[in-house]
Amino acid sequence: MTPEPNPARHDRDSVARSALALLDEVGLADLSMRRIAARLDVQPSALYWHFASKQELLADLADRITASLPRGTTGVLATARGLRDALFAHRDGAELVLSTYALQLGSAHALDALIAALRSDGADDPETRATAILHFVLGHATLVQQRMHADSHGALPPSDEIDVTAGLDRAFDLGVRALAGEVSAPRAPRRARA
Amino acid sequence: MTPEPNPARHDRDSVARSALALLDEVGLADLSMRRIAARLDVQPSALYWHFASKQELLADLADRITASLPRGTTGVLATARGLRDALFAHRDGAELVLSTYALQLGSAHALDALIAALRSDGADDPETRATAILHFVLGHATLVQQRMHADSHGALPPSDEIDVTAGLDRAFDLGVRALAGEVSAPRAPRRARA
DNA sequence: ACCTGAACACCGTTCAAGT
DNA sequence: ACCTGAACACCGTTCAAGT
Repeated sequence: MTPEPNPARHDRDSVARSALALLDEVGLADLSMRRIAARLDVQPSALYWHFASKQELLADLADRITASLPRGTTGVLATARGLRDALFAHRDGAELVLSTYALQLGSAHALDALIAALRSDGADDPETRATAILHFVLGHATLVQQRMHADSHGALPPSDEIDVTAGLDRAFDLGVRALAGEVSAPRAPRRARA
Repeated sequence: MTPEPNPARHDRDSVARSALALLDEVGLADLSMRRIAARLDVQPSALYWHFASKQELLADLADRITASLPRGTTGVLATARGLRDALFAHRDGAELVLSTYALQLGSAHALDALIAALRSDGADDPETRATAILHFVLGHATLVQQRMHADSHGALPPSDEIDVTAGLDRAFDLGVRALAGEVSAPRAPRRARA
């Protein structure tokens, strides 16, 4: 019968899930602690029981975004595409992971997956190549995702190209294949001796 | 004799120069309109006479950072290194250019330089390769620069590698060369017919 | 042409206190 | 264990008004 004065008590996971949902709605620039708190019907200060800072919350979100990476011997190109699509799966996902990654709080996962894929593809110097591919995918995805968002809001001068996305997809595949060492290049000559 | 009540009147250029200097001192996160204004001994609202928004000011800074690119037939690797070093020349330069580039307000300059270099190197599909290299350099530089800053402030757990920078430099060179199509590999035979 | 002053609608974070 | 309430030190931006 009591009108439940405090029906919503939360934990770390529910806060993070709510924040991730809000990210998809409003984007990274408008993802404030106060907005997250409002969505949970809670005072802003309540969030600091679950996370020490906004940065720590964002790092948790970045981990959740990259955690959905398939862990298997799927090959480098598929692994890189999986990473890119995981970043695309949430609004501003690429930018969020990029700005969090350098702080080493997460995404070593993505690097490991790339190294494993390169090993199974038989590439030389897998660590160096994995690092290069990771940097490439994060840069590419961040730029493309920002452009997509700008396009959809008419904030950009109309391009004279009919489909920019197709060109960007080609750049992505070419990039990953080149960085992987071209071991699985399409219709390339058998192999030119160095 | 008058004690000069308003000695400092500014224009677009002086505001941008002051903002760029402040960026080097405090970093992108602390580069606020109010701080820039204080540095110019001016009210925050005065900045809006020269720039319509903070975003427009940041885009101007990004342009200044990439404007120092050497414009010549220097080859892809040298051009890419020049871009990277231009980004490194200012605190958070890579992040600033990365977040501004997608808005198309600048940095077409960098893309043009890369295309020209690729052409003079005789690479095939220079536009696609230039796009891939630009994405790679921006992603790489952003990550490395954030890591450098985190390292220097002890915000990162100490790495077990002796010199991480050396590995990152190798990843950069390998990345650019691979994306360029390996046409100018070091100590390669004179030229292998395609 | 360039700036002030005041206001508006926000931020992240801390901390004593409540339940 | 989890939250409130109040405060602190900030934000970007607008706009009438000054010189």
